[in-house]
Amino acid sequence: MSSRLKDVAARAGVSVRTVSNVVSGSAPVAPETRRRVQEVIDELGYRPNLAARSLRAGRTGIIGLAIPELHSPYFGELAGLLVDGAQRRSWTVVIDQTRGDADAERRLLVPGGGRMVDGLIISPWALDPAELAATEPAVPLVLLGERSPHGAADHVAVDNVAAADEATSHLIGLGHRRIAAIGLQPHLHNGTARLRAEGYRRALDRAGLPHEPAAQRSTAALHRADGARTMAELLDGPSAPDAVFAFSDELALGALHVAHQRGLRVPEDIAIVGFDDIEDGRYSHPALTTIAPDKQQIAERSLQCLADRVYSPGNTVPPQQLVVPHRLIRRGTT
Amino acid sequence: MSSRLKDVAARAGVSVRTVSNVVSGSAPVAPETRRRVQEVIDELGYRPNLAARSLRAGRTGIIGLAIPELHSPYFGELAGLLVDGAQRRSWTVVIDQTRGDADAERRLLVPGGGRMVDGLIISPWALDPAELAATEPAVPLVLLGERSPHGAADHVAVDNVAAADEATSHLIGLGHRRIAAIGLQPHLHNGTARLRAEGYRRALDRAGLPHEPAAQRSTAALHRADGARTMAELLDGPSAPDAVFAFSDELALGALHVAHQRGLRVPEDIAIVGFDDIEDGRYSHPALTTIAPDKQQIAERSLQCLADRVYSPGNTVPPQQLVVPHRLIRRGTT
DNA sequence: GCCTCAGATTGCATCGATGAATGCAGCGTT
DNA sequence: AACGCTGCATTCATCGATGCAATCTGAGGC
Repeated sequence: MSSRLKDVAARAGVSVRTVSNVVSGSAPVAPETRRRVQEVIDELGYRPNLAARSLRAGRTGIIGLAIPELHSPYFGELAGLLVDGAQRRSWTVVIDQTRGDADAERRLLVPGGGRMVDGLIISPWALDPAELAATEPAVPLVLLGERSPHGAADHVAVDNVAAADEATSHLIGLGHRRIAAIGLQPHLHNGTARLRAEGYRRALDRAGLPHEPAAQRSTAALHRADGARTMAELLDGPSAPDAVFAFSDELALGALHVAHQRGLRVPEDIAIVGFDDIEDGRYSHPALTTIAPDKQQIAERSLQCLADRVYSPGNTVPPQQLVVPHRLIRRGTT
Repeated sequence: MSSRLKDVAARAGVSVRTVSNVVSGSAPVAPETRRRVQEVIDELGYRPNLAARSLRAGRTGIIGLAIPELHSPYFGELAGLLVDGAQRRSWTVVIDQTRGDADAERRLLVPGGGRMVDGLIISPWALDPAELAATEPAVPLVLLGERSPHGAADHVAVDNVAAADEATSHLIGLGHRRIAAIGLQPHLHNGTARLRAEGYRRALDRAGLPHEPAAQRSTAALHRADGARTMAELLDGPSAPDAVFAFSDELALGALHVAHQRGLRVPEDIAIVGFDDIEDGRYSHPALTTIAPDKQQIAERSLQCLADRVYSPGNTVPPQQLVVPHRLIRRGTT
């Protein structure tokens, strides 16, 4: 079926090692020999066995990407950038979906859950940061969207507190006073949502506005449906907000949908700011004001972290905390 | 660093083979021995080397997924379903993005482009179907969205002609007469777009409506931006349409965006039908009428095809042409 | 007491590729 | 003529796990 170095060698009348040299170019081969071997390679359609190479080399050239879900636009876009960057480095990416499940995230970290990867980029959602920090990962790890001071992993994230502050302050600056926050995740050990809530409150504090518990809404997940449901609750509640800061663009788009259904004008009756800058937001009606993390940089720096750890045997670089820039993009919903 | 069977064996005072038996359960082991070995395994944090296993087994448990782009919602959703299904089968998925580039697609098929995968699910976009059919793939192949009678690969797709016919007929039934089609791809060897155009024309024929060349618009890709640009061209043209059938929901959402910008009422002034049933379309304003392919089935049947071929050594099943059901979902844009 | 048999354990070979060391011409130097 | 050197090719061992067959042990049957 599939031919091996041995088959090529036999047919070309040379040793296995010589064929290997022709294929990988690791030692000089005489032009005439090279030609003859190459001919047989083409003839037999020889293809190196990557499993064997990986075993010998101790590296597979595969990195893992673990995200809550691929179908959410933010993670889809990020995954796309990561796959591209990996391709440029001749790596391959295997993807795992954790579905916001702590067990699924845990499984990827502990020994045995490994997937033949040289390194892992993981966006933890449900896992306790303390547990994360305590885990001795089987391979180099890059954590997205978290910032915990401990642990052996690199961290890549925007400054969530500052970004959320900026978004909220933007609404305050436009004259809004009853500003709701959508997307808290108190049921999960979720660092990202906690930091965004913190930034939201900080902005309120600075403006001397009160923290209304009823205006800080938890959601099961960060999907459009959650945003829609929560927006409906807010509008049906005793004091409807005049602005909403949603922790994700998906939440924001769900909220926007309900605002339209209720006949509210956006941004006149209610303003909305999202977070992520997904492509849908640029084409919604009106287009969505949002916080745009530099996804390209998130991808690139994550890969760079892995490159440093996987390829530097000394590996003396201490764990890094990389902060990626973000910016507020003002569009039609504010 | 990482421990091997040998290390565990030495420490537990048994042979390598016995440890292997404990790990994989392929031969009976005495309870007491099992306990002792397991203890050492836990203590050392032993993790089997999957590259070695793959080499021995001849299979890696990895399948490839090659799609034009991960960040597009349709492919993101599909990839998510495929990753889930693979996880259920204890497979891993590596993802390649072809970016609608024929060379990228070709590279994945020819020997040498392989990625250590047991099989490949590919959604060809730019590649010539004839070339595809002529290629002898290095591993079992499942083609998504194409239907060509030749070649050794399985095909999984909706009936694109019937679906496009249905979408167009829906518009005709609502009284629309000047129906544009957006998303033809004459610059690529793209079977899917060709079939949808065919269905569109068939519906027009049945209703006795003329084929207006100016109403059949090619686009560079199927993104929102392409839909927006094309919609603007249509509206600025000599005879603006009263309805649009877009070959993807993304195109449709871009078109919808422009309709809003121009102050047109949807669906009163112009109706829109999309294709794919991506989640955004359910939350747009108004919500998007669309053709919904059964993505869950596409994923499941594709995986089943691979399972049959990778695991059945006899492999006498002839290439299959699987047609997956679809349905028209009527929402607010018609 | 001897033989059989099942269960438990082991050594050896192997999957396919590559690092390290070695063999071996041919050529220039001294 | 002896020596070292360079360029090319070969042999051997190894990466870590597992299939295969052989071995070992103790229990049970006659």
